[in-house]
Amino acid sequence: MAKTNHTKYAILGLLTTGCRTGYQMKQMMDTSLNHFWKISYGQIYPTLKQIVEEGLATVQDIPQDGKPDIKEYLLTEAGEKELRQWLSSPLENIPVAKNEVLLKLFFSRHQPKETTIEYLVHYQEILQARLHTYEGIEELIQIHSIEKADAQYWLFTLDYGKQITAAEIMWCKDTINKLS
Amino acid sequence: MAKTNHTKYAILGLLTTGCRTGYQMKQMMDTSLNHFWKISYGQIYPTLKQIVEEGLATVQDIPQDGKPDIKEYLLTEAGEKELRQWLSSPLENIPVAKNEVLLKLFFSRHQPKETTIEYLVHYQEILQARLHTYEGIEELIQIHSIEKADAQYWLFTLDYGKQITAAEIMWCKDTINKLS
DNA sequence: AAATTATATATCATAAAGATATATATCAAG
DNA sequence: CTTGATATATATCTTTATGATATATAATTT
Repeated sequence: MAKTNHTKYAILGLLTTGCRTGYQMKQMMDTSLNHFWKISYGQIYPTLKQIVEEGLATVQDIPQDGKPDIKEYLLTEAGEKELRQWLSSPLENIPVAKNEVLLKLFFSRHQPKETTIEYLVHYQEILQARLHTYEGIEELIQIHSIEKADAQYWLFTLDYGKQITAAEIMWCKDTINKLS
Repeated sequence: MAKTNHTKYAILGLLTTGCRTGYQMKQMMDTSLNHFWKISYGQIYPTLKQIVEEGLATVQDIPQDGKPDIKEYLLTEAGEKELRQWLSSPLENIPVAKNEVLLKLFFSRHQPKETTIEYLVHYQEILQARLHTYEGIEELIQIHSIEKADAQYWLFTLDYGKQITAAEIMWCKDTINKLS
């Protein structure tokens, strides 16, 4: 995985949403962006350091009683500019989304049909649960950020999640039928 | 990315489809599985070595005139068993599919609506092209492997690609409309 | 009172992506 | 007919990402 480095831009973006610590960014990612992105601490902390070095954000150490200092990050002018530049940069590659279910299905002639049907049913359940989660996030956004200019765009991404997941569920049903 | 190692199973699977060299596997992946998986030489060759060490495949060196030897791999009984075991193992995680378009959209209040619309239009074009590619692959499968037991499953995965891509295109249209 | 969860930063090992190196044969274009 | 591009084939390198774990304490739950 050479070259990409979307992490940097993800973090610059998160800095515009009120997140000020690495921990908050991870939380935000896992609650509100988890339908299309993820990030690990192993990326967050080194990238934050790098971002400060590049002058795209500033840090302030806030000592805590006993606990490790909170490092509060704030986006600079340069950081905002960098974010905007990335936003308007053209989409290059669009890599395929790897899908373990399809990888297994591709080789499924090597197992009984029943087993294949079973795991498609299981997959469908997972997707259904995911759909519910998305509805939960939707409420969260609508409650917490009615005033935010972000809300419209956040809801667009959720819409994507909902529509695509619904399509996946339909495909599951189709395929189970064809196998039965 | 600790833990997963789907690469090993992808390769075991490819060995059941007539692929005998690393090069052929890469080709197969890039033509017939590229709508849901990808693999690099940096994964293929070390994994092939490992698979042989584990007794899941055998190698035979076929000397070429001047060119590097062809290493022909064949699945063993143990390899087939390992593949079947993986096929029937439960789906655990199902990681999110990371989507750069959505990441940008999430932060798009920081740019003019026109720019956002532009890249959604561009994305839609990419998806449309992808849909055509899938139809091409479909033909390829139908021509080359009418007799193969694999064909049915391969077409299921393509169906997935087609249905999900169609849903994505619809979402693009929707979202462009909402922004206009 | 004990156990778990939340807050907070940081690093490590493993896996994957993408690029590049090496070498030659074949095919197409000028 | 020769130059350039593409196809065949293996292999390795660096960068990036993932998931796990380490550390330390407060707050909350059992």
